[in-house]
Amino acid sequence: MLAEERTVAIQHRLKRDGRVVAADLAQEFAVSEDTIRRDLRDLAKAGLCRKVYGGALLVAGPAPKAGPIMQRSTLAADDKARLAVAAAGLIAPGQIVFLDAASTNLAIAGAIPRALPVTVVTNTPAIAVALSDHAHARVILLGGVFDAERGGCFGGAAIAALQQINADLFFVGACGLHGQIGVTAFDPAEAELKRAMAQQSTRLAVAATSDKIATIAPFRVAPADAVDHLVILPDADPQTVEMFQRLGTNVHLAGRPS
Amino acid sequence: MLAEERTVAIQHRLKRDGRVVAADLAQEFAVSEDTIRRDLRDLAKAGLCRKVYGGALLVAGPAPKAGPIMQRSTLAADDKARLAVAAAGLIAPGQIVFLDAASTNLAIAGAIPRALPVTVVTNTPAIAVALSDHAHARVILLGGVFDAERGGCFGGAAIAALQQINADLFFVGACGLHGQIGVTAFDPAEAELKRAMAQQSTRLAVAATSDKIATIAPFRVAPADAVDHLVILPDADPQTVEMFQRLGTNVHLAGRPS
DNA sequence: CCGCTTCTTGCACGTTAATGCGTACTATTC
DNA sequence: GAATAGTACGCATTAACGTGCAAGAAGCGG
Repeated sequence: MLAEERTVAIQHRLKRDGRVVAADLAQEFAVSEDTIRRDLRDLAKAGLCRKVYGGALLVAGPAPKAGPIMQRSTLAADDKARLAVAAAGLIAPGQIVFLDAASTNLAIAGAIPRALPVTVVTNTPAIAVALSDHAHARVILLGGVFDAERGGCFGGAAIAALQQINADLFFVGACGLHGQIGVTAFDPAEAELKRAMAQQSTRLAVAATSDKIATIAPFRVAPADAVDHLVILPDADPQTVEMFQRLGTNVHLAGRPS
Repeated sequence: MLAEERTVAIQHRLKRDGRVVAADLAQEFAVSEDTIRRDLRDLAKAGLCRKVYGGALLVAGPAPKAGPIMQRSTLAADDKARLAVAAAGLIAPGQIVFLDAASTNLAIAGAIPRALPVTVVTNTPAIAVALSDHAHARVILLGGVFDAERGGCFGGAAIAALQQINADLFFVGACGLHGQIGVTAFDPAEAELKRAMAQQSTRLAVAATSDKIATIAPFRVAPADAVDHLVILPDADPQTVEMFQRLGTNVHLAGRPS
């Protein structure tokens, strides 16, 4: 692994979780803690994080003053943006990602790092527009009759088109998320498309704002144990979170910069 | 293996993985690491990657300069808006309208009266987004691989989908418009889609800003006598306009409001 | 066909970056 | 105020780097 690559990964991690632990990083990247500390020290010197005893935290304040151009700062302004940055951190280079119609998914698209090569398959024109200026993002748009209410295309054509694609990761825009019932949606057509996407994807991720958690919508999309990754905010219902953890879901807490 | 061939392969790999390791490349292409380093150095000098210790990383996109469509559409905002209003006036209630990818067409979509019931078929996600809040506009989106440069989808899937539809009116986004040559486009894929749309539409309309008039782009879309309606600004080249009038085209002059 | 140039490649060299370890220091905890 | 965990510093080692140079291949003119 390249050194620079590692520091990028650490920044990614920082944005995703809001904090990093030196010892964990050392084990994960198979380097000594010294090296990690050096990385963190450099990042802190560049104003990209705040070094603390045992690790580092996401810098809270305004944009780092040093950066002249400072690429679009994905500094998480509000909850949804933080969630989106954390969720985007799950995407590995070169992966194929499904993003269905949801405001959270639009935020995730906006949080994809500009240097990350990725193929995004979506039924949401707004996501395609949001990714127009990502030089390394390829976008495949699922067409059909556009549902202005939900902001996406849900026809049979969209489903038929996506069934030709095998994705690595599907961020399902959840209308409801419950520890026993699983992922649910408000609309039958929406639910059908989500189910099709889930079937064509290796992994399933849910990035849920706290108001969605522990709620149930009428139409089932996927059972709780099908959720591979769950990205949540600190104030998410702990009981639901625990339930998912017991099912083997990887839970990611979108960090709050203090 | 030729040198240039190798550098192309390296770029390919960069784009795919977001990073390359010099040692791996050296082994894969059976050359010394020195040679790989030289390649990477040249690529970096050309701005195609970022050289780091041990390899190279994909460079982040150059600038967040908003989508190309947006950029173009802000140029002559007033003129374009007047043109769009006049063009939108050609749409009768209940009609089915093709709008392909063009900044003028985006403006036309925005100029469609909210009370007008219409079905818009487009390959441009930005148009779908613009029409989201039109309660009486039904939008059918043509999907496929999204071309960020042009802001639309141009694949065979888009053409196949639109060929199932018979429209009343097609606003062709013209890259060039000439009294003898007719409508032309800059891109072959773009031209092919435009031709397919023209074939599926009863009438063909061109709303052209004055800089497009009396110019020719490389790829032919439709002959001049196929244009049923021409919407222009007052300062359009009078010779070209007259030529179209002689061919039976209805010429509409976008009124100057003030 | 022969010399010439140009380009690419690999190798040898000294230089620099990155890492891990030992040691001494400092923060945190109880 | 120890005990513990984390940190800073210096140093040695390794890997990667840049440069200069020479060998070989391809192109060119005579």
